[in-house]
Amino acid sequence: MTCVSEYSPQLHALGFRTTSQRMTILHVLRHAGGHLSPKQVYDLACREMPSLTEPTIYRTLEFLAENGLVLAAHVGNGKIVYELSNGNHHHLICRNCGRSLEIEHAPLQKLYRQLESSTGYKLDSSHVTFFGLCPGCQ
Amino acid sequence: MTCVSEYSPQLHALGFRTTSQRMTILHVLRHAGGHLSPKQVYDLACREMPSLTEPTIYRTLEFLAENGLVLAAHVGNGKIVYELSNGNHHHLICRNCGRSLEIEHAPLQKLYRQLESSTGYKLDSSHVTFFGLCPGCQ
DNA sequence: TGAACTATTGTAAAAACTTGCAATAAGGAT
DNA sequence: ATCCTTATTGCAAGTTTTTACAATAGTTCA
Repeated sequence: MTCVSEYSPQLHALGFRTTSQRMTILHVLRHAGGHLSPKQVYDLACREMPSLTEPTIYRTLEFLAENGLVLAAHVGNGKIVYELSNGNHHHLICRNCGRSLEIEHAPLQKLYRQLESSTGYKLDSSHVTFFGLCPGCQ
Repeated sequence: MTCVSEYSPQLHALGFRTTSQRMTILHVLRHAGGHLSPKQVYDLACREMPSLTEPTIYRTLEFLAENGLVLAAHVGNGKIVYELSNGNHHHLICRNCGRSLEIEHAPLQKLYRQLESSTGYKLDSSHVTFFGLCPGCQ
């Protein structure tokens, strides 16, 4: 399945346009697998499409995150990283060594229902980051 | 209780020095009550101490957060805000209007224990941010 | 297919944040 | 009180991120 054939219909269904910039950025994220910082996305995407500019990278990543095509995760000091949103998972990050672990959404489900009923908010099950110390750093 | 008499011993106990820059920044955060962005801290702190510089603000906020005197919270798009760390609470933020709600730590306690035993990590109970839609924006 | 509409991108400049290094000043010892 | 050590700050320059607006290029419709 190519990036275009997969993502173009999703964008179209939401009323947005398919552009080569968006396809390139999605392709880079898919190819990379894990998290990438905006800078990393920029560097990799420029290889495939040298005309890409920084504002486009930032705007597109934010746009894709808002529309659920990618996941924006907070990792450490106010830094934000992006990855393809394949399934719901969360992160647990060691604040000493920075090593991160993925957490399934399932164990959070009960808490989510509880918070939703007590606050009236409808929670995004998209992403939460927990910080702590990994076994090696304790 | 003044800022100096409260925070100076805390810093000293951790082996750090009491400086007027740190006291000014803590004073600003205490006086403000809620979250402040680094820029807001800078603007307010400069009124009390015009010689303060931006690098000092950023470094000091990060330093204070690392040492538990202030809390660094992620609010929205990769932005980080700081507040005095009075008690453990978490945030629930509406991704549409940005309105935030504080959540007690208690309801998360069970989840924390569960995650700690399944991952081996020792979790900071300091801060987690949930995103969702508030009742008004749904 | 071509024209029209407007979402999206590029440009240029500003604002926010970071880094390395030299100067300063807090805290301990004399 | 003064000196010494070194943590902390300021400075200057760099990098990252944002903004406003004009130019471009998807998409729809005739």
